[in-house]
Amino acid sequence: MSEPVDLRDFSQSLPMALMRARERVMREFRPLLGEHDLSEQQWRTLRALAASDDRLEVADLASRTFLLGPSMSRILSNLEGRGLVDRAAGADQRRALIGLTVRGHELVAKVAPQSEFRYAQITEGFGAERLAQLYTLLADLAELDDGAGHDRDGAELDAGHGPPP
Amino acid sequence: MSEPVDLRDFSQSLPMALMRARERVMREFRPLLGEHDLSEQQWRTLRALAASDDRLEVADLASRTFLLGPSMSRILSNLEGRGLVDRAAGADQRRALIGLTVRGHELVAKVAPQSEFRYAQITEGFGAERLAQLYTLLADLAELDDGAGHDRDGAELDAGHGPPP
DNA sequence: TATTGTTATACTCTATAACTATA
DNA sequence: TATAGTTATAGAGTATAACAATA
Repeated sequence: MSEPVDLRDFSQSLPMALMRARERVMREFRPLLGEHDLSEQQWRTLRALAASDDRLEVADLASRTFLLGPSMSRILSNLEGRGLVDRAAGADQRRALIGLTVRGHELVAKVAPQSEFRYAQITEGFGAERLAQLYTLLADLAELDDGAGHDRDGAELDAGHGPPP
Repeated sequence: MSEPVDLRDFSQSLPMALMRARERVMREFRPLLGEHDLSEQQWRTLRALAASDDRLEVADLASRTFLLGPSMSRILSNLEGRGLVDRAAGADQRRALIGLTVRGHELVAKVAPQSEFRYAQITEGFGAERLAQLYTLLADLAELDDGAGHDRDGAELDAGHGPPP
């Protein structure tokens, strides 16, 4: 039916391999997040806030979580509506300073250990050394130099959906 | 502002590391696919068909590309509308047998070498040995045994979006 | 006039369920 | 009655542009 085409097999597709590995990992965490009605992006936002000593501006938060402004806006208004984050005004009235509320801290404190437990299970099943090795390779790959300058500088990373315009 | 929470730093978030690596790789391929108005999913479908000697049923194609039935349905009607794939009827009239058209073959033959070129650039920048090592680790991680049975057996892998119901 | 953030819009994709048609 | 595939629907995300408020 089809002429032989010189293209690596699916198993040797790097994006696919990365996608499958990520899905395997997320399968470990998704039920936990689902229990608390948190999307991955919402959880990333809460984590970034929990990891910071200070309140963070929206743009700063967006770049730390690899989300775009509009997505972050919606996520924050959702989290704010649920009483998990709040806003404080700084000297510059345009800048909103986002922080976790007490409830937000409590939620992170509740989810984090369970998340660590799942993570430990993965580490146990996979091997700590090999996991460390994987981290190194992934970080190096992510920071591979571009030949040219990137088009999608501040773009979000979750998608992998449509092609660029 | 926030009490110290015992949660690994973002740099040690495995899903995030996988996501960033995937995005780096896709940044290499997306412009190429974009030139031909192909989404990643459409390209995966064309690749799967090109890699197969025979026509494939829709369900088979969906499982090979890690897409769900409804997504595959829409992708196929799009690709069919563009004259890249066609359908043949088998003995069982319910089963549609999908194959590449001549145009579909031509498109794959045109895109594939460019795709290989991008891939070669990544290999060069990253190192062939380390890439092979990465493949091994990713495959092992993807096939890590579940403690329990999976919930999301035939689920799509692209998303990483919302939590399950 | 430039910058921060929000809102509006369009599009794509995931996911489940309902439906059609064959078997 | 069961199976293959499509269509319907709901929901969330990405991405860009337009907008408001502040500087």
